[in-house]
Amino acid sequence: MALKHAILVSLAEKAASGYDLARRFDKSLGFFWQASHQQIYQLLAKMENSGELAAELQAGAGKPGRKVYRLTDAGRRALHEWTREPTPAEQPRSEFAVKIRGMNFGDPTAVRLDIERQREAHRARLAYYLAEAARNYPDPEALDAARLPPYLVLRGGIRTETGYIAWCEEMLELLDRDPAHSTPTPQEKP
Amino acid sequence: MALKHAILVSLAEKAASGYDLARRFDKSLGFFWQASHQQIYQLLAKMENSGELAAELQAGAGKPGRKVYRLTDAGRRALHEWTREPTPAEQPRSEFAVKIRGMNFGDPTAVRLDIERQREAHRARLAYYLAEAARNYPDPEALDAARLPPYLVLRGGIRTETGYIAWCEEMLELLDRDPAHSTPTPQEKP
DNA sequence: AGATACATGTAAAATGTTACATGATTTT
DNA sequence: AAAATCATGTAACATTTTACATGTATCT
Repeated sequence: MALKHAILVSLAEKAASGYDLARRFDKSLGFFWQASHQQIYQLLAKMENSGELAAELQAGAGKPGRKVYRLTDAGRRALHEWTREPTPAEQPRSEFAVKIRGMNFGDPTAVRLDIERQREAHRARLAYYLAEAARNYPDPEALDAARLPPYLVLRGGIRTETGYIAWCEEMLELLDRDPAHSTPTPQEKP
Repeated sequence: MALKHAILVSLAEKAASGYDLARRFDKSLGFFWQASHQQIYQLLAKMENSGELAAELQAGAGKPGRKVYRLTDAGRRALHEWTREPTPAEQPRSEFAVKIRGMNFGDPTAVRLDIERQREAHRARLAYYLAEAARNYPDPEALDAARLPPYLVLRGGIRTETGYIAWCEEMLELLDRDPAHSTPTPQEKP
């Protein structure tokens, strides 16, 4: 149940409502873990029940009521214990790689286009990460201890995207070199 | 249901029993998609039922019976159609990154050790990939069309692991530079 | 004789996704 | 007045993981 730990980390940074958390999972937190609001609301209720979280109802004048969650001592303890455990190796799960592997059993031209599409998507994400880095961490050498961890994670994202783009480019080049894959428009008349 | 497509690709390469497939998901296929034998047997039964696969019982003399599956025309069609669809962006899911992000709310020294452990695990995997590449693709320039796709996927694995290791090394270096994170053994006596 | 590899499955529990549901507030 | 955003949830379904279950063959 790794989502639980992502929520613990996020609430340790700052107390939040389910809605707030769902927003965070769309942005920074979502760079390395995703969750829908349905998942979040259910797990928050469960974690409140088990005593790791405490909720405070904010019935703002007229406004729809917010339930703001924060860590309890038990929650902080659970988070601390989790950081002491070795992280299990995450298994790769790349539908894209499966498709590359199977390209010759389908439509190689379409897969080639998919590689280009994928490259563009990752270029866009890389651009976003780089902008975040420039905006939030203009001087990485001078980061204090509290702001170092999120910077390290962002660096991981930048490396991942850079590597992915380079992989796509290598694949396109090798496919172009191969005569069987580099003829998207067959010659009808010589 | 991407596991279905991984099975279609694997059976397109060569007919196999559920047990064989489970072995393949431990090796080459497993580099980018994982599945347990329980998942595989259930899905194979479902896919046979839907007409994408056909099974042949091999009751080898005395030996335990094997059920060898192969693609039907419908299965080949499904595989072909899938390669024509754009691959949806895969959402990142890194428990390790969540832990890095939360390291200051727990035991930073333990997380530092976890980074080193992670680096070693990825070094081992990289070494394995490089050995596979040297063994199976000694001359990448001279690959025929049929053997190019698996090579491209292996290249992706090599890139991923190389990037991961470099990320771990960067993190260790930055943590060492930060006085708040580089004191694993506190001085009791000055 | 015991361990490991071969071979196939069922069942329950946990997780995750998709669809449905509701209502207030703010912006256009 | 309609659309978008804020805000919280339930229900059904699909997928994944974990545990249980069984039996043969081969190797040491």
